[in-house]
Amino acid sequence: MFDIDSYFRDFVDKEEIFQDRDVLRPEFIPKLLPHRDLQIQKIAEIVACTLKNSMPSNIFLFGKTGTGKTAVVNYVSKHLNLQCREFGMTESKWIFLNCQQVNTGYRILAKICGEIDPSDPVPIAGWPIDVVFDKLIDKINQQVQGNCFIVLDEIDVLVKNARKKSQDTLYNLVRINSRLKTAKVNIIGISNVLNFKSELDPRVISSLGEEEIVFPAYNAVEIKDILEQRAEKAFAPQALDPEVIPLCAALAAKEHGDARKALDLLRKAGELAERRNAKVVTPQYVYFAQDNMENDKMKEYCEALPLQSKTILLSIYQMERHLQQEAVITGDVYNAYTEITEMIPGMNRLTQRRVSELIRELDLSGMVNARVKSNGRYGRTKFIKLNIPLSDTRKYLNSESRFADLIEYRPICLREKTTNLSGKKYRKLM
DNA sequence: GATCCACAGGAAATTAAGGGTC
DNA sequence: GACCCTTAATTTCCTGTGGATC
Repeated sequence: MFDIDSYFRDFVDKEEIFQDRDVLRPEFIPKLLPHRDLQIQKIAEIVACTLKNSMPSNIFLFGKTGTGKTAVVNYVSKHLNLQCREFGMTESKWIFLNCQQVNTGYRILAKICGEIDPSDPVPIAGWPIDVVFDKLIDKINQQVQGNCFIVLDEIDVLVKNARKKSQDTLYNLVRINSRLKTAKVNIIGISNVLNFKSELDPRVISSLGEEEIVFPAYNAVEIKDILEQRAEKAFAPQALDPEVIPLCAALAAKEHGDARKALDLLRKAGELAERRNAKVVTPQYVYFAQDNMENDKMKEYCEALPLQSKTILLSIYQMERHLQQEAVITGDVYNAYTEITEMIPGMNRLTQRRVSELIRELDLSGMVNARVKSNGRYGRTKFIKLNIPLSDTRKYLNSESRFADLIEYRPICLREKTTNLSGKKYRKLM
Protein backbone atom coordinates (compact mmCIF):
# COMPACT_ATOMS: atom_id res chain seq x y z
CA MET A 1 0.00 0.00 0.00
CA PHE A 2 1.22 3.48 -0.86
CA ASP A 3 2.48 5.25 2.27
CA ILE A 4 1.55 8.84 1.55
CA ASP A 5 3.08 10.27 4.75
CA SER A 6 6.52 8.79 4.21
CA TYR A 7 6.33 9.84 0.55
CA PHE A 8 5.79 13.48 1.59
CA ARG A 9 8.59 13.20 4.21
CA ASP A 10 11.01 11.78 1.62
CA PHE A 11 9.98 14.44 -0.86
CA VAL A 12 11.03 17.19 1.54
CA ASP A 13 14.29 15.44 2.50
CA LYS A 14 15.53 14.44 -0.95
CA GLU A 15 18.07 16.39 -2.96
CA GLU A 16 16.28 19.12 -4.87
CA ILE A 17 16.15 19.64 -8.63
CA PHE A 18 14.20 22.88 -8.35
CA GLN A 19 15.03 26.00 -6.39
CA ASP A 20 11.83 27.77 -7.42
CA ARG A 21 9.68 26.06 -10.06
CA ASP A 22 7.16 28.93 -10.17
CA VAL A 23 9.74 30.98 -12.08
CA LEU A 24 8.96 28.73 -15.05
CA ARG A 25 5.23 29.45 -14.94
CA PRO A 26 3.72 31.86 -17.50
CA GLU A 27 2.32 34.13 -14.74
CA PHE A 28 5.84 34.91 -13.48
CA ILE A 29 7.10 38.32 -14.63
CA PRO A 30 10.93 38.50 -14.52
CA LYS A 31 12.88 41.69 -13.83
CA LEU A 32 14.09 41.74 -17.42
CA LEU A 33 12.27 40.60 -20.56
CA PRO A 34 14.93 39.49 -23.06
CA HIS A 35 14.47 40.39 -26.76
CA ARG A 36 11.45 42.61 -26.15
CA ASP A 37 13.25 45.95 -25.73
CA LEU A 38 11.73 47.47 -28.85
CA GLN A 39 8.16 46.56 -27.87
CA ILE A 40 8.67 47.74 -24.27
CA GLN A 41 10.09 51.01 -25.56
CA LYS A 42 7.18 51.57 -27.95
CA ILE A 43 4.53 50.96 -25.28
CA ALA A 44 6.45 53.03 -22.74
CA GLU A 45 6.60 55.93 -25.24
CA ILE A 46 2.84 55.75 -25.69
CA VAL A 47 1.86 55.51 -22.00
CA ALA A 48 4.54 57.89 -20.66
CA CYS A 49 2.23 60.90 -21.12
CA THR A 50 0.16 59.65 -18.17
CA LEU A 51 3.04 60.94 -16.01
CA LYS A 52 2.12 64.42 -17.27
CA ASN A 53 -1.60 63.85 -16.68
CA SER A 54 -2.35 63.37 -20.38
CA MET A 55 -4.32 60.58 -21.96
CA PRO A 56 -2.35 58.10 -24.08
CA SER A 57 -3.61 56.54 -27.32
CA ASN A 58 -5.37 53.20 -27.36
CA ILE A 59 -3.03 50.39 -28.39
CA PHE A 60 -3.36 47.19 -30.41
CA LEU A 61 -0.80 44.43 -29.89
CA PHE A 62 -0.52 41.60 -32.39
CA GLY A 63 1.55 38.43 -32.25
CA LYS A 64 1.31 34.67 -32.01
CA THR A 65 0.83 32.81 -28.71
CA GLY A 66 3.85 32.91 -26.40
CA THR A 67 5.50 35.97 -27.95
CA GLY A 68 5.40 37.94 -24.70
CA LYS A 69 2.54 40.37 -25.40
CA THR A 70 0.80 40.04 -22.02
CA ALA A 71 4.12 39.85 -20.14
CA VAL A 72 5.31 43.09 -21.77
CA VAL A 73 2.08 44.94 -20.88
CA ASN A 74 2.34 43.63 -17.32
CA TYR A 75 5.97 44.69 -17.16
CA VAL A 76 5.24 48.22 -18.45
CA SER A 77 2.27 48.59 -16.05
CA LYS A 78 4.44 47.75 -13.03
CA HIS A 79 7.20 50.18 -14.05
CA LEU A 80 4.75 52.97 -14.88
CA ASN A 81 3.10 52.69 -11.46
CA LEU A 82 6.52 52.59 -9.83
CA GLN A 83 7.32 55.94 -11.43
CA CYS A 84 3.91 57.31 -10.40
CA ARG A 85 4.74 56.42 -6.79
CA GLU A 86 8.17 58.06 -7.05
CA PHE A 87 6.66 61.29 -8.38
CA GLY A 88 3.93 61.18 -5.74
CA MET A 89 1.22 60.86 -8.40
CA THR A 90 -1.94 58.75 -8.37
CA GLU A 91 -1.16 55.30 -9.80
CA SER A 92 -2.98 54.23 -12.94
CA LYS A 93 -5.57 51.50 -12.54
CA TRP A 94 -4.82 48.45 -14.70
CA ILE A 95 -7.58 45.92 -15.38
CA PHE A 96 -6.56 42.74 -17.19
CA LEU A 97 -9.33 40.68 -18.82
CA ASN A 98 -8.94 37.54 -20.87
CA CYS A 99 -11.70 37.47 -23.48
CA GLN A 100 -11.36 33.67 -23.73
CA GLN A 101 -12.84 33.52 -20.21
CA VAL A 102 -14.87 36.75 -20.14
CA ASN A 103 -16.29 36.42 -23.63
CA THR A 104 -19.42 38.56 -23.96
CA GLY A 105 -20.00 42.28 -23.92
CA TYR A 106 -22.16 42.07 -20.80
CA ARG A 107 -19.57 40.08 -18.86
CA ILE A 108 -16.73 42.40 -19.87
CA LEU A 109 -18.63 45.39 -18.46
CA ALA A 110 -19.73 43.45 -15.35
CA LYS A 111 -16.17 42.26 -14.71
CA ILE A 112 -14.72 45.77 -15.04
CA CYS A 113 -17.36 47.05 -12.58
CA GLY A 114 -16.37 44.26 -10.17
CA GLU A 115 -12.66 45.08 -10.50
CA ILE A 116 -13.28 48.76 -9.78
CA ASP A 117 -15.62 48.17 -6.85
CA PRO A 118 -15.57 44.56 -5.55
CA SER A 119 -18.03 45.48 -2.78
CA ASP A 120 -20.83 46.15 -5.28
CA PRO A 121 -20.64 43.55 -8.08
CA VAL A 122 -22.97 43.42 -11.09
CA PRO A 123 -24.95 40.13 -11.30
CA ILE A 124 -23.75 37.60 -13.88
CA ALA A 125 -26.96 38.11 -15.90
CA GLY A 126 -30.28 39.87 -15.75
CA TRP A 127 -29.56 43.55 -16.24
CA PRO A 128 -30.05 45.35 -19.56
CA ILE A 129 -26.60 46.05 -20.99
CA ASP A 130 -27.10 49.83 -21.06
CA VAL A 131 -27.82 49.73 -17.31
CA VAL A 132 -24.51 47.91 -16.73
CA PHE A 133 -22.75 50.48 -18.88
CA ASP A 134 -24.27 53.40 -16.91
CA LYS A 135 -23.24 51.67 -13.68
CA LEU A 136 -19.69 51.33 -15.00
CA ILE A 137 -19.56 55.05 -15.77
CA ASP A 138 -20.77 55.87 -12.25
CA LYS A 139 -18.17 53.56 -10.72
CA ILE A 140 -15.31 55.05 -12.73
CA ASN A 141 -16.44 58.59 -11.92
CA GLN A 142 -16.66 57.77 -8.20
CA GLN A 143 -13.66 55.51 -7.69
CA VAL A 144 -11.01 56.10 -10.35
CA GLN A 145 -8.61 59.00 -10.23
CA GLY A 146 -6.37 59.53 -13.24
CA ASN A 147 -5.91 56.89 -15.93
CA CYS A 148 -7.51 53.49 -16.12
CA PHE A 149 -6.06 50.95 -18.57
CA ILE A 150 -8.34 48.13 -19.68
CA VAL A 151 -6.29 45.32 -21.21
CA LEU A 152 -8.41 42.98 -23.35
CA ASP A 153 -6.33 39.87 -23.97
CA GLU A 154 -7.41 37.62 -26.86
CA ILE A 155 -9.81 40.34 -28.01
CA ASP A 156 -10.38 38.41 -31.27
CA VAL A 157 -12.38 35.76 -29.34
CA LEU A 158 -14.80 38.46 -28.18
CA VAL A 159 -15.49 39.60 -31.72
CA LYS A 160 -15.84 36.06 -33.10
CA ASN A 161 -18.30 34.93 -30.42
CA ALA A 162 -21.11 37.42 -30.81
CA ARG A 163 -20.20 39.92 -33.47
CA LYS A 164 -22.81 42.63 -33.22
CA LYS A 165 -23.36 43.01 -29.47
CA SER A 166 -19.71 42.59 -28.48
CA GLN A 167 -18.64 45.12 -31.08
CA ASP A 168 -21.22 47.55 -29.70
CA THR A 169 -19.65 47.07 -26.26
CA LEU A 170 -16.18 47.67 -27.70
CA TYR A 171 -17.44 50.76 -29.50
CA ASN A 172 -19.00 52.09 -26.30
CA LEU A 173 -15.84 51.32 -24.31
CA VAL A 174 -13.53 53.16 -26.68
CA ARG A 175 -15.85 56.18 -26.56
CA ILE A 176 -16.48 56.05 -22.81
CA ASN A 177 -14.21 59.06 -22.11
CA SER A 178 -16.82 61.48 -23.46
CA ARG A 179 -19.04 60.53 -20.49
CA LEU A 180 -16.37 60.60 -17.78
CA LYS A 181 -15.71 63.56 -15.48
CA THR A 182 -12.05 63.31 -14.45
CA ALA A 183 -10.86 59.74 -15.06
CA LYS A 184 -9.57 58.63 -18.46
CA VAL A 185 -9.96 55.14 -19.87
CA ASN A 186 -7.50 53.61 -22.33
CA ILE A 187 -7.94 50.33 -24.09
CA ILE A 188 -5.12 47.93 -24.90
CA GLY A 189 -6.29 45.13 -27.21
CA ILE A 190 -4.16 42.01 -27.53
CA SER A 191 -4.73 39.53 -30.34
CA ASN A 192 -3.09 36.33 -31.57
CA VAL A 193 -4.75 36.75 -34.96
CA LEU A 194 -2.80 39.06 -37.24
CA ASN A 195 -5.63 39.80 -39.69
CA PHE A 196 -8.20 40.17 -36.92
CA LYS A 197 -8.74 43.88 -37.62
CA SER A 198 -10.49 43.05 -40.89
CA GLU A 199 -13.35 41.56 -38.83
CA LEU A 200 -13.78 44.69 -36.71
CA ASP A 201 -16.41 47.34 -37.14
CA PRO A 202 -14.75 50.38 -38.85
CA ARG A 203 -15.99 52.60 -35.98
CA VAL A 204 -14.05 50.45 -33.49
CA ILE A 205 -10.92 50.28 -35.68
CA SER A 206 -10.68 54.05 -35.98
CA SER A 207 -10.72 54.53 -32.19
CA LEU A 208 -9.06 51.36 -30.94
CA GLY A 209 -6.26 50.96 -33.45
CA GLU A 210 -4.60 54.31 -32.79
CA GLU A 211 -1.24 52.61 -32.19
CA GLU A 212 -0.26 49.14 -33.36
CA ILE A 213 2.67 47.04 -32.25
CA VAL A 214 3.58 43.67 -33.72
CA PHE A 215 5.34 41.02 -31.62
CA PRO A 216 7.43 38.73 -33.85
CA ALA A 217 7.85 35.07 -32.87
CA TYR A 218 11.05 34.23 -30.99
CA ASN A 219 13.77 32.26 -32.78
CA ALA A 220 15.66 29.38 -31.16
CA VAL A 221 18.52 31.61 -29.95
CA GLU A 222 16.09 34.05 -28.31
CA ILE A 223 14.13 31.25 -26.63
CA LYS A 224 17.43 29.83 -25.36
CA ASP A 225 18.25 33.18 -23.72
CA ILE A 226 14.81 33.30 -22.09
CA LEU A 227 15.16 29.74 -20.78
CA GLU A 228 18.67 30.38 -19.45
CA GLN A 229 17.48 33.46 -17.58
CA ARG A 230 14.62 31.55 -15.92
CA ALA A 231 16.54 28.30 -15.39
CA GLU A 232 19.18 30.11 -13.35
CA LYS A 233 16.56 30.85 -10.70
CA ALA A 234 14.34 27.83 -11.19
CA PHE A 235 16.86 24.97 -10.94
CA ALA A 236 19.42 24.02 -8.34
CA PRO A 237 23.07 24.42 -9.45
CA GLN A 238 24.26 21.44 -11.55
CA ALA A 239 20.69 20.12 -11.86
CA LEU A 240 20.48 20.78 -15.60
CA ASP A 241 22.39 18.94 -18.29
CA PRO A 242 23.90 21.60 -20.64
CA GLU A 243 22.06 20.11 -23.61
CA VAL A 244 18.60 20.48 -22.08
CA ILE A 245 18.03 24.20 -22.70
CA PRO A 246 19.18 24.21 -26.36
CA LEU A 247 16.94 21.18 -26.95
CA CYS A 248 13.86 22.80 -25.37
CA ALA A 249 14.56 25.99 -27.35
CA ALA A 250 14.91 24.10 -30.61
CA LEU A 251 11.70 22.11 -30.06
CA ALA A 252 9.71 25.24 -29.17
CA ALA A 253 11.16 27.30 -32.04
CA LYS A 254 10.03 24.57 -34.42
CA GLU A 255 6.50 25.12 -33.09
CA HIS A 256 6.14 28.80 -34.11
CA GLY A 257 8.53 30.30 -31.50
CA ASP A 258 6.27 29.92 -28.50
CA ALA A 259 8.28 30.82 -25.37
CA ARG A 260 5.44 29.74 -23.07
CA LYS A 261 5.58 26.24 -24.53
CA ALA A 262 9.36 26.15 -24.09
CA LEU A 263 9.02 27.10 -20.41
CA ASP A 264 6.32 24.45 -19.91
CA LEU A 265 8.51 21.84 -21.55
CA LEU A 266 11.48 22.70 -19.35
CA ARG A 267 9.36 22.66 -16.17
CA LYS A 268 7.72 19.36 -17.09
CA ALA A 269 11.11 17.79 -17.87
CA GLY A 270 12.33 18.92 -14.43
CA GLU A 271 9.24 17.51 -12.73
CA LEU A 272 9.62 14.14 -14.46
CA ALA A 273 13.26 13.97 -13.39
CA GLU A 274 12.25 14.90 -9.85
CA ARG A 275 9.58 12.17 -9.71
CA ARG A 276 12.10 9.57 -10.82
CA ASN A 277 14.59 10.71 -8.16
CA ALA A 278 17.11 11.77 -10.80
CA LYS A 279 19.76 14.28 -9.76
CA VAL A 280 20.13 15.84 -13.19
CA VAL A 281 17.56 16.74 -15.87
CA THR A 282 18.83 15.17 -19.07
CA PRO A 283 17.61 15.52 -22.71
CA GLN A 284 15.82 12.18 -22.27
CA TYR A 285 13.43 13.85 -19.79
CA VAL A 286 12.72 16.60 -22.32
CA TYR A 287 11.56 13.99 -24.85
CA PHE A 288 9.51 12.24 -22.12
CA ALA A 289 7.97 15.59 -21.22
CA GLN A 290 7.09 16.34 -24.82
CA ASP A 291 5.26 13.00 -25.25
CA ASN A 292 3.64 13.42 -21.88
CA MET A 293 2.35 16.90 -22.64
CA GLU A 294 0.82 15.82 -25.97
CA ASN A 295 -0.89 12.77 -24.41
CA ASP A 296 -2.08 14.68 -21.35
CA LYS A 297 -3.49 17.44 -23.53
CA MET A 298 -5.48 15.03 -25.71
CA LYS A 299 -6.65 12.93 -22.77
CA GLU A 300 -7.80 15.95 -20.79
CA TYR A 301 -9.48 17.45 -23.83
CA CYS A 302 -11.29 14.22 -24.67
CA GLU A 303 -12.46 13.59 -21.12
CA ALA A 304 -13.77 17.14 -20.81
CA LEU A 305 -15.80 16.95 -24.04
CA PRO A 306 -19.60 17.20 -23.72
CA LEU A 307 -21.46 13.92 -24.27
CA GLN A 308 -22.63 14.96 -27.76
CA SER A 309 -19.07 15.64 -28.99
CA LYS A 310 -17.84 12.43 -27.36
CA THR A 311 -20.58 10.50 -29.18
CA ILE A 312 -19.51 12.03 -32.49
CA LEU A 313 -15.91 11.04 -31.73
CA LEU A 314 -17.13 7.52 -30.95
CA SER A 315 -18.96 7.44 -34.30
CA ILE A 316 -15.79 8.52 -36.14
CA TYR A 317 -13.81 5.88 -34.20
CA GLN A 318 -16.26 3.13 -35.16
CA MET A 319 -16.38 4.14 -38.82
CA GLU A 320 -12.60 4.38 -39.09
CA ARG A 321 -12.07 1.12 -37.25
CA HIS A 322 -14.41 -0.87 -39.48
CA LEU A 323 -13.94 0.92 -42.81
CA GLN A 324 -10.12 0.78 -42.49
CA GLN A 325 -8.86 2.09 -45.85
CA GLU A 326 -12.18 3.69 -46.89
CA ALA A 327 -12.91 7.37 -46.35
CA VAL A 328 -15.18 8.49 -43.52
CA ILE A 329 -17.57 11.29 -44.54
CA THR A 330 -19.99 13.52 -42.62
CA GLY A 331 -23.07 11.58 -43.76
CA ASP A 332 -21.65 8.26 -42.53
CA VAL A 333 -20.65 9.75 -39.20
CA TYR A 334 -24.12 11.21 -38.80
CA ASN A 335 -25.75 7.84 -39.52
CA ALA A 336 -23.57 6.08 -36.94
CA TYR A 337 -24.18 8.92 -34.49
CA THR A 338 -27.97 8.56 -35.00
CA GLU A 339 -27.78 4.85 -34.17
CA ILE A 340 -25.69 5.44 -31.05
CA THR A 341 -27.94 8.19 -29.68
CA GLU A 342 -30.86 5.76 -29.84
CA MET A 343 -28.90 3.31 -27.69
CA ILE A 344 -28.07 5.79 -24.92
CA PRO A 345 -31.09 6.31 -22.62
CA GLY A 346 -32.19 9.92 -22.30
CA MET A 347 -29.87 11.22 -24.98
CA ASN A 348 -31.35 13.58 -27.56
CA ARG A 349 -30.26 13.61 -31.18
CA LEU A 350 -28.81 16.78 -32.75
CA THR A 351 -29.40 17.88 -36.34
CA GLN A 352 -26.84 17.20 -39.04
CA ARG A 353 -26.07 20.94 -39.19
CA ARG A 354 -25.03 20.91 -35.53
CA VAL A 355 -23.11 17.65 -35.87
CA SER A 356 -21.19 19.17 -38.78
CA GLU A 357 -20.32 22.12 -36.52
CA LEU A 358 -19.11 19.79 -33.73
CA ILE A 359 -16.96 17.85 -36.22
CA ARG A 360 -15.40 21.18 -37.14
CA GLU A 361 -14.65 21.84 -33.45
CA LEU A 362 -13.00 18.41 -33.13
CA ASP A 363 -10.95 19.31 -36.20
CA LEU A 364 -9.87 22.62 -34.65
CA SER A 365 -8.86 20.84 -31.45
CA GLY A 366 -6.55 18.55 -33.43
CA MET A 367 -8.34 15.34 -32.42
CA VAL A 368 -9.55 14.70 -35.94
CA ASN A 369 -8.65 15.97 -39.36
CA ALA A 370 -11.71 17.03 -41.39
CA ARG A 371 -11.08 18.39 -44.88
CA VAL A 372 -13.83 19.55 -47.22
CA LYS A 373 -13.44 17.85 -50.57
CA SER A 374 -15.67 17.63 -53.61
CA ASN A 375 -16.40 14.25 -55.08
CA GLY A 376 -17.96 15.48 -58.26
CA ARG A 377 -21.52 14.41 -58.79
CA TYR A 378 -21.31 12.48 -55.51
CA GLY A 379 -21.30 15.82 -53.71
CA ARG A 380 -19.07 17.91 -51.53
CA THR A 381 -18.46 16.78 -47.97
CA LYS A 382 -15.91 16.56 -45.19
CA PHE A 383 -13.45 13.67 -45.32
CA ILE A 384 -12.71 12.82 -41.70
CA LYS A 385 -9.74 11.04 -40.17
CA LEU A 386 -8.71 10.53 -36.55
CA ASN A 387 -5.53 12.39 -35.72
CA ILE A 388 -4.67 10.13 -32.80
CA PRO A 389 -4.11 6.35 -32.92
CA LEU A 390 -7.25 4.17 -32.70
CA SER A 391 -5.93 2.53 -29.54
CA ASP A 392 -5.54 5.90 -27.78
CA THR A 393 -9.00 7.06 -28.92
CA ARG A 394 -10.47 3.85 -27.58
CA LYS A 395 -8.69 4.36 -24.25
CA TYR A 396 -10.00 7.93 -23.92
CA LEU A 397 -13.57 6.95 -24.91
CA ASN A 398 -13.54 4.05 -22.44
CA SER A 399 -13.52 6.54 -19.59
CA GLU A 400 -17.14 7.43 -20.49
CA SER A 401 -19.31 4.96 -18.57
CA ARG A 402 -22.26 5.35 -20.97
CA PHE A 403 -20.12 3.94 -23.80
CA ALA A 404 -19.38 0.69 -21.94
CA ASP A 405 -21.40 -1.50 -24.36
CA LEU A 406 -20.91 0.70 -27.40
CA ILE A 407 -17.15 0.61 -28.02
CA GLU A 408 -17.43 -2.75 -29.79
CA TYR A 409 -20.64 -1.83 -31.64
CA ARG A 410 -20.58 -2.07 -35.44
CA PRO A 411 -23.04 0.47 -36.92
CA ILE A 412 -25.80 -0.93 -39.16
CA CYS A 413 -25.08 1.69 -41.82
CA LEU A 414 -21.67 0.01 -42.25
CA ARG A 415 -23.16 -3.44 -42.63
CA GLU A 416 -25.49 -2.17 -45.38
CA LYS A 417 -22.61 -0.66 -47.39
CA THR A 418 -24.94 2.20 -48.28
CA THR A 419 -25.50 5.53 -46.67
CA ASN A 420 -28.97 6.63 -45.62
CA LEU A 421 -29.99 10.26 -45.87
CA SER A 422 -33.38 11.98 -45.72
CA GLY A 423 -35.07 8.58 -46.02
CA LYS A 424 -33.20 7.75 -49.27
CA LYS A 425 -30.31 5.33 -49.69
CA TYR A 426 -27.14 6.30 -51.52
CA ARG A 427 -24.17 4.19 -52.41
CA LYS A 428 -21.00 4.87 -50.48
CA LEU A 429 -18.57 7.34 -52.00
CA MET A 430 -15.51 5.11 -51.79
C1' DG B 1 -21.85 23.96 -70.75
C1' DA B 2 -25.58 22.28 -67.78
C1' DT B 3 -26.82 19.35 -64.20
C1' DC B 4 -26.43 17.08 -60.04
C1' DC B 5 -25.01 15.61 -55.45
C1' DA B 6 -24.04 15.99 -50.50
C1' DC B 7 -23.20 18.53 -47.97
C1' DA B 8 -20.70 23.38 -45.90
C1' DG B 9 -21.57 27.11 -43.56
C1' DG B 10 -23.86 31.90 -42.79
C1' DA B 11 -27.74 34.13 -40.68
C1' DA B 12 -31.76 34.44 -38.23
C1' DA B 13 -34.97 32.32 -35.16
C1' DT B 14 -36.03 29.51 -31.26
C1' DT B 15 -35.48 27.48 -26.77
C1' DA B 16 -33.94 27.02 -22.17
C1' DA B 17 -31.63 28.61 -18.23
C1' DG B 18 -30.20 31.95 -15.02
C1' DG B 19 -30.93 36.20 -13.15
C1' DG B 20 -33.08 40.90 -12.27
C1' DT B 21 -37.02 44.47 -11.41
C1' DC B 22 -41.45 45.92 -10.12
C1' DG C 1 -45.51 36.07 -10.31
C1' DA C 2 -45.32 38.49 -14.58
C1' DC C 3 -42.21 40.37 -17.37
C1' DC C 4 -37.73 41.70 -18.95
C1' DC C 5 -32.82 40.92 -19.80
C1' DT C 6 -28.56 38.18 -21.43
C1' DT C 7 -26.29 34.08 -22.89
C1' DA C 8 -25.47 29.66 -24.94
C1' DA C 9 -26.95 25.96 -27.52
C1' DT C 10 -29.46 24.43 -31.11
C1' DT C 11 -32.65 24.45 -35.13
C1' DT C 12 -34.32 26.12 -39.41
C1' DC C 13 -33.73 28.07 -43.66
C1' DC C 14 -31.13 29.26 -47.17
C1' DT C 15 -27.40 29.93 -50.62
C1' DG C 16 -23.02 28.42 -52.24
C1' DT C 17 -19.60 25.07 -53.76
C1' DG C 18 -16.59 21.97 -56.75
C1' DG C 19 -16.00 18.56 -59.72
C1' DA C 20 -17.84 14.17 -61.97
C1' DT C 21 -21.15 13.09 -65.16
C1' DC C 22 -24.42 13.87 -68.78
